[in-house]
Amino acid sequence: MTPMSLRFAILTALSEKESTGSELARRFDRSFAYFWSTTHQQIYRELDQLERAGWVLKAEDPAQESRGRPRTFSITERGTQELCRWLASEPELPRVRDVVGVRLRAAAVLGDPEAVRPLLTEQLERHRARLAEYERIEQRDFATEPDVRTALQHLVLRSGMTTESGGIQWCEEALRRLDRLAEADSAADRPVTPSSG
Amino acid sequence: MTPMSLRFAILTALSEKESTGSELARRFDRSFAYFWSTTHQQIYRELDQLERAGWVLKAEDPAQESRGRPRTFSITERGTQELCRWLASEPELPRVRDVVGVRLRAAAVLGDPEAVRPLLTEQLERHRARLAEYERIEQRDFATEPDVRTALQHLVLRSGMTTESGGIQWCEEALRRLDRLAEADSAADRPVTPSSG
DNA sequence: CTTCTCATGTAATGAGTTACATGATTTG
DNA sequence: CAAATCATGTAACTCATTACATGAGAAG
Repeated sequence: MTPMSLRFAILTALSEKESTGSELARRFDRSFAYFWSTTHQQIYRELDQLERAGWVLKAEDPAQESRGRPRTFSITERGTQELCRWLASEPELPRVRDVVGVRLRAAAVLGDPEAVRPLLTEQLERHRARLAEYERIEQRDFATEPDVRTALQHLVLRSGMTTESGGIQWCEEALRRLDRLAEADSAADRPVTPSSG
Repeated sequence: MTPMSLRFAILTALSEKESTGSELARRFDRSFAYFWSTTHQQIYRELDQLERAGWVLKAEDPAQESRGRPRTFSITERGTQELCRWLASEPELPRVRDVVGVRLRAAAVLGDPEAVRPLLTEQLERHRARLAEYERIEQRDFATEPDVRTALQHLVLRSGMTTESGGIQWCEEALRRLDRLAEADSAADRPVTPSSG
């Protein structure tokens, strides 16, 4: 249950700076990417809905009338009000969606632990890469925090960093566990141990 | 991009034990809940599709013909093959979806850090409650691990525990940060500090 | 028989993805 | 102008949620 979040992410982005659709898409790819992903199609659709609702306004530039031309949008007073209202509203509880969990459980029922080893290795690499990227961003953008805005944006990044650290930690634990299972398994193949035989 | 995962979660559940739709719904609420959430509507729809595809089989019980009667499903040989194939396939990269991140960013642009304090407090409580629940389950179900299957299921639980621990850690950091921001803010209201005035 | 509950199912809608199409601008 | 690229948009489809409806069995 995470409905509407894209809408408010767009309003937030437009609060920071008025933009065209493709600028928004690029901004989402960059600075929003570590907590929300989307596509340009979704952005255009949402912008149309937001404009119809009067939450955003299309710039009245006569040069921006035909199809291929960029259209600049800005947030309206009404849009800002709605953003505030949403921010003060009860948070929706996000649905749990852990594909790695599903795969592990499948491997469990199929009795094939080694089936998930490539997955875990790849996952570990991905987490490490992302953490490294976030650390780079942190050093570059948050060495000092002159204002409240920067401090809160830093917290969002820190959230991503915590997530990735946890992912790394768990992948390492899981891989160690797989190793021990493999060892126990090969030991079972030759049941005479060095100490007892 | 997490399509199809529900399908394979259902196949996994049916591999463990044949079930009716509502039994599946209950099992998802219980043991699958910490890595995948869904509804009975989705389950019934998916079961129909899976049966049409020949991946699951409806029990041929003549007592199970009309609407309100439970229908028992089991996985077919074909279904098991497809589950294996999926398990060996490239993992899809899950999309990032962090609603708390969106709210924080919104609070940042609105310059209102205190707007997220209730959210963070609630979130912290939720993480703590879930972690406690997981620890309870761990003690109850994974005190010893006689087989591979149990060990892998334990790993899934450990993943959830790592996630919740990270969430707790981050919420605490974020709340401390809010406290310091509030303090700096009130200090700005009376710019004469004890040492200089 | 009425009421309650359970299991199953329908309908409507919203959210999200993929593939593709078209107008405008730039570059050679 | 031809080709490439960019910005915008359409269409079709899948995934997911919400609200509601209906048949069956149990309890009174």
